Amino acid sequence: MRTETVENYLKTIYNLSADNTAVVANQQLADKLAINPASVTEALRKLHELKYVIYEKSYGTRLTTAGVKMALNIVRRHRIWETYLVKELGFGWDEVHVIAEELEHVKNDKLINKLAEILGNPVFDPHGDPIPDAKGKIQKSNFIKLSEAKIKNNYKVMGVTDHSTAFLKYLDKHHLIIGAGIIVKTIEEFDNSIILVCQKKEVNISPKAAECIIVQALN
Amino acid sequence: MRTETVENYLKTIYNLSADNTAVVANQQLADKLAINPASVTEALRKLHELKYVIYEKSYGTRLTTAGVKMALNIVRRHRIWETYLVKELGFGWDEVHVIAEELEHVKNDKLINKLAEILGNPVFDPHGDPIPDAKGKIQKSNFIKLSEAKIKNNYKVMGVTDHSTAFLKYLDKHHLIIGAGIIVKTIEEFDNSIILVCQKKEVNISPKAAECIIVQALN
DNA sequence: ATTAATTTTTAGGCATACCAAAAATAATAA
DNA sequence: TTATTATTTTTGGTATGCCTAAAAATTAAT
Ligand SMILES: [Mn+2]
Ligand SMILES: [Mn+2]
Ligand SMILES: [Mn+2]
Ligand SMILES: [Mn+2]
Repeated sequence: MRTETVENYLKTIYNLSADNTAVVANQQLADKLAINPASVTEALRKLHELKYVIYEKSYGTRLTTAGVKMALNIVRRHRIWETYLVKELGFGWDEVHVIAEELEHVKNDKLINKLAEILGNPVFDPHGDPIPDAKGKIQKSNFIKLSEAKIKNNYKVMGVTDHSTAFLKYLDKHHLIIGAGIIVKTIEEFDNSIILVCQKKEVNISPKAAECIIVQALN
Repeated sequence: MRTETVENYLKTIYNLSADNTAVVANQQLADKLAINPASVTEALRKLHELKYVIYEKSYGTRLTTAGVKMALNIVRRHRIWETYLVKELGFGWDEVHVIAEELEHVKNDKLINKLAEILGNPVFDPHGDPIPDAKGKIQKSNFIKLSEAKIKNNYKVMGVTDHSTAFLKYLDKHHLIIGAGIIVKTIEEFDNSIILVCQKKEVNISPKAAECIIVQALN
């Protein structure tokens, strides 16, 4: 298998498995990678032979230790590049994901570690995702999705789970950037949309968007 | 054809054709790309269909206008990355070529132009090769190969045509870095090796090495 | 002009990474 | 529990980009 193909599969399995806690379905992979389910089945069989995953027919897939190691490496490269593009090269958080999708495949540890060093070994990327260190160790957190937030509580925006330009530009427009403080005002009974206050302005967030915003409770 | 394949062929054709002044033979491409001649024939036929080259059977290949444009673009990316790696990230001139071979395929004009801007839009890369500007314009020069140098004349090292780590480390050892002043002392009749003075020390250069060092005559 | 050496092309194959359609399984709803 | 729906796997194909071996063409040497 081409290493780029292997890397894309392992990274995606890792991301879909919530840090390897859940089993991943073929369908999820097919959707995320925009690939035919039949092709996914084939690929998983090969990855199983290569000992990167444990793939059980009609049940699901999880990463082996070797698979996790490789996945964390790719995730590190992706997130370091995203951070470098934003912090050192002046790109917006809404435009770096696609570029990092290419840069992440450039395999040179010295390069990535050099970038990390220049950045001061950051622990979170521009979307609030944790960056594994050179050994693969990752920061744990107790963040929740905005969709799980409670009325009248205070929160701080810590990240996003959708990296599309459209979504990030939408957040920018409402000042919902990382670090922003928010208060949940009401949750509409009708459609579960959330009305919150950010920078003294009221914003109406759809349930779909609320699923993609990561926040931390402020005591 | 995969864009990475197209890019590697066009870049190599460009480099072998001495800025598109000469026709390139299949054999040369096969050697440079470490690919079987039969595969080169196939690839050239496809590149001809795609209108990137004019390929005449059993005669040779040259780039079309579209081919030159694309080649210059890749060459620019390669050389900008090499320069960035040396100047901004502290890599040695002997280790950047392999990394740039990967980075050159990341296609994002804004990124390359940003790097170029940070570097002050450099005109030569760490090996003395000219960097095309964003429009593809390239600096002309009157440099010659050290193998063509005349006895007792003064020269300045301006570049190298071999980017291998082994060769560049060998040059470093003898202080034959870019910008170094040299005097050609004698040329051995027996084997055409060149004895020159650099930093007050005598160095014996083999004819093969002299072919790979680019110099400028000092009046 | 022949012969020899080299280069290029053809022909036949192989592995990778996809796809579409049909068959088999599993999950959900009635 | 059966029927319906959704997911997964199988089967049969396609396009790419390589390869080896042998034939053909070109170039160089005698
Ligand atoms: Mn990303
Ligand atoms: Mn990210
Ligand atoms: Mn180079
Ligand atoms: Mn160079």
